[in-house]
Amino acid sequence: MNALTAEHASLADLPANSKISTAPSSREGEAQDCRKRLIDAAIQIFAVKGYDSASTREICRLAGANVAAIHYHFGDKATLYRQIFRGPDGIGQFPVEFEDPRLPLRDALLVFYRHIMSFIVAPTQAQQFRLVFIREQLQPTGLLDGQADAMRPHHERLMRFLIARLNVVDAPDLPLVHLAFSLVGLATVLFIQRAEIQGLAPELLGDEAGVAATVERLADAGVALINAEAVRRGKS
Amino acid sequence: MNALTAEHASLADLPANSKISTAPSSREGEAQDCRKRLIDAAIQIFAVKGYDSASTREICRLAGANVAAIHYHFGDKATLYRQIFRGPDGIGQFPVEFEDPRLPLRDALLVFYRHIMSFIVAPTQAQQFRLVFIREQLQPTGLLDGQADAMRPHHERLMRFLIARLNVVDAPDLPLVHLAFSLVGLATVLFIQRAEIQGLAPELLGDEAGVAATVERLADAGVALINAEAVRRGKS
DNA sequence: TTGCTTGAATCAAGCGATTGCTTTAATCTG
DNA sequence: CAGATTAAAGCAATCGCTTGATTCAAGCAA
Repeated sequence: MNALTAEHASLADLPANSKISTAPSSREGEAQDCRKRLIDAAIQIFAVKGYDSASTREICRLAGANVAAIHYHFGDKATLYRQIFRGPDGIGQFPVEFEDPRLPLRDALLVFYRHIMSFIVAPTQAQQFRLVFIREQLQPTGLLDGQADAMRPHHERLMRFLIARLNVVDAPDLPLVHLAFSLVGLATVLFIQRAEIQGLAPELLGDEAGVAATVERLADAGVALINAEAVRRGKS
Repeated sequence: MNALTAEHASLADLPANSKISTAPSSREGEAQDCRKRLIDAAIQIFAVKGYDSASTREICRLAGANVAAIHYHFGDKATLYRQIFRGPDGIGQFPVEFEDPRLPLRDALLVFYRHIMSFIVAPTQAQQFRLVFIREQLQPTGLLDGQADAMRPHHERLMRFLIARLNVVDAPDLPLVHLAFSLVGLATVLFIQRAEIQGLAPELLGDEAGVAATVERLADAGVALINAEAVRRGKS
């Protein structure tokens, strides 16, 4: 406990030291820095703890800023949280090849699942925002409301993909929407139940090779689902 | 600290034992009531707010009990939380027909998904525990540890089902485990992204008819996944 | 340069509210 | 009375947020 407080104190002192050593206009640069450090720290803390359990003090401590910094730069905790979702670290876009109609279906799904799995199994600093995003899906804070559509473009992109692959002419119907969610669900469950997977079949997400094999199986499963839907549509 | 909590835990067990041994009286009946009311209220609050954000005061208020009641009956908040998972409101068992080998594959999957969807779309009082359970999966509190295997029997049941349906002779391999998670994932995603679904395709989970149609599609998708795996196994 | 002002940025300190939990006293039953 | 249960008040800790003072770079005049 004492060691921690001491460490925190030294962390809090860091900006004072760096101020002296940094280049001119260091003040404004530092201000920008502080803002960015706060956002980075917030992503990290929110990802691990969730909105409610994350304390502003801890965020500031991690950012090496004073507890008043959040209020100064953002107003309050909720605004800082919303700011995270406005940042450039969005949910990311699928690589462009994904919608290339010349790409074989299975290869397109490989691109799709490789992209999703990349931020499910690798919570690096730059990607931890995705955990915050998934958290917000699971347990909406009610703070986003207006901008909660952050998922919509990806859903629509996936719908376009399915429409093209299944040669759908009419407006997308319910089974098609369901199919889109099913494709996502194949990957989502690997995140949700990652604790169980760790216990039951750690190889599934264990190392890079394991993830690669899992992605292959995901693509196979996706092909199966899409083909089944194609058959169903052909019949009816 | 530990000695204190242990003492409190044993103290909390005392009334339960003596209650069982003695004849019911109005006072003791009320005590039973209070315990049960606390558990019911806890399930409700934990389901909505999660462990951290749920306050003992709110639980007691909902249970119509004093703030000291939790300490008296359970020792502390964590023990109350663990108690929930020990209760009779488990994750429930699939109906027995599920493992009947004479049941056509698709019908078995209908049973499977109907069971899962029943507590995904209908958070009635008696079923809200399932939300707490899913929450614990998503964001383990670290309070269960020992009994965290609550999911294991269901996974193993599903594995037995797949082994029987796919005529697997060797020990279950990775693709088979992955298939099990995929089957679960088809349903899980409908809970995780229920907010998005509400906005994009409310009919999917809207009313009873919508859920029934969704279950049918889930069964179709499950058949497709299992058949694809059967083909893969036949080839290799 | 020198001294001064200005305003952005940060700081320690502390506010009221709420947290889980404890304690002491009161209450009811047998 | 004795024992089981509930109630009321309060504890230390932590929460998000605010406050007033302080620090520092930039601008300006002499």
